[in-house]
Amino acid sequence: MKDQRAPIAGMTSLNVTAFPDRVVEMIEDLIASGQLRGGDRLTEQRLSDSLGVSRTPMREAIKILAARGLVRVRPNAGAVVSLPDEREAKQLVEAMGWLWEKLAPLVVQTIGRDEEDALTRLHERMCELAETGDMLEWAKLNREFHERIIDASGNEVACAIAKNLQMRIYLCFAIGQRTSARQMQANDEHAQILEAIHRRDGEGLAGMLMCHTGKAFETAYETRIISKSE
Amino acid sequence: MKDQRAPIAGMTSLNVTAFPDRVVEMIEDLIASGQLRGGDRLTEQRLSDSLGVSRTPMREAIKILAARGLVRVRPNAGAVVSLPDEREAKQLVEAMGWLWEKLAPLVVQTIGRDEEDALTRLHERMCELAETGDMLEWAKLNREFHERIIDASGNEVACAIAKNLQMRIYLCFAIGQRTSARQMQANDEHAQILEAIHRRDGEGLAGMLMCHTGKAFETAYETRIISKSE
DNA sequence: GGATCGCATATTGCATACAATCTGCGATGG
DNA sequence: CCATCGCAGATTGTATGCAATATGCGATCC
Repeated sequence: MKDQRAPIAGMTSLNVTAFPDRVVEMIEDLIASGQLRGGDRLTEQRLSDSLGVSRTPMREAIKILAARGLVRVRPNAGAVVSLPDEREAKQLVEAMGWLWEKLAPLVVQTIGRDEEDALTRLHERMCELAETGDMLEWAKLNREFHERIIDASGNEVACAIAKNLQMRIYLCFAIGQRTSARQMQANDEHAQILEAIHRRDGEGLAGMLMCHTGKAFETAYETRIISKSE
Repeated sequence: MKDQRAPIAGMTSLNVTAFPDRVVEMIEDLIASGQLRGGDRLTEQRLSDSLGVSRTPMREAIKILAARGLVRVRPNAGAVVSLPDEREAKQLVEAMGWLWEKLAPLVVQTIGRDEEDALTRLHERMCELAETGDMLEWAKLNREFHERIIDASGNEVACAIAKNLQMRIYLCFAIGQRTSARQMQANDEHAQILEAIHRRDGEGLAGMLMCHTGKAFETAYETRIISKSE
């Protein structure tokens, strides 16, 4: 038994994920939780120092993030977290709406009892967190909540697109979510979303989700987080 | 006048595009024209040698292509051009259909006379090429034809998604397009597409475009190009 | 004879080195 | 005083080197 290679077929990618992928995930988490905001500079040296790796895998991670529209690379001038302007924000929301219109009916049609329970548990946990004020953990679960709903649709290609749009939409208002008031309002909206799923009301679900996004934007605008700068 | 920096604002990115981006474009062209097929291996050394650059920018290009779903990177085992299986192909077509349904009405609504003329000229040129048998040039213009229609919708975010889906759909049947017979059939379908645009018939356009994709698949299946292998 | 093992080769993943480019700030000249 | 120039530091873009891992093929064992 001295063969060090994993003999089980499915384990091949238990390679503990390469550095670039881990960096991508980390930065996405930072974006989703609002710790990294649109416009923030991503310096290769700084990132690689803080993660203890060299610039090479870091650059690859940045290219991946750029391909996903989450960072913007200016030739010879470094990368910054994308800051969608008003035009792009509208396009993101419009496209997301088109997708929800198609995905929501699939979600209510194919979601299983287990998934629904998992969502409910997530929701309950988020309600607690809104009370205790753990903004970061709430944001993390918020992302998971929405991604789980997306995943329930079953079309993985469309899921990947939807999750990407969702991330880019976060960039437009993530910081606006970081108040207890907004989190509690969002929790209420989540309750309605869960209800629509429970009623197997696809159209209603799509509507609720878009309304949810709209409310997040309103909050962001009210708190004067969003500017039109580019 | 010895200042070597370009003094004109708009020229800053006339940086003649960095290597990774150029490699990405090149490989996308090869895929769209069927010169690179799903499953083909992309060896870093081979690519960098043939382009006269080092492996570093090549690796970044491959990461970008992987992020776009056009290549698949296996840990420590290199990259291959994606070969969507039947399930993924169906999801790609389904998602593309959803998008066309929304984009087509925008296209017929906002397309200008110039764009329409450009499409007609492209179509005429493609008809000539189908006769002379220049498969590669035809494939290149074919991609441009479809991307121009997509672009006419005006929602750049959705356009980027649609173009990506289109590319990945090419992977499913590109090789099937490389016969004179299929090209002439495709040209006929393009004529109907142009007609729908001319009539400002959004629904009809969406239908024609999806039918067009379906026909391409049928041809690919008939010529036994597509297998269910992964 | 067929399957497995083991090594030589090829390839990937990451680190480092160097060149090219940008940025900020002080010096210079009108 | 303001604009421009020029240099020093910082940052990006590419090349190269080395360790880790996969791959292919012949030898070995049952």
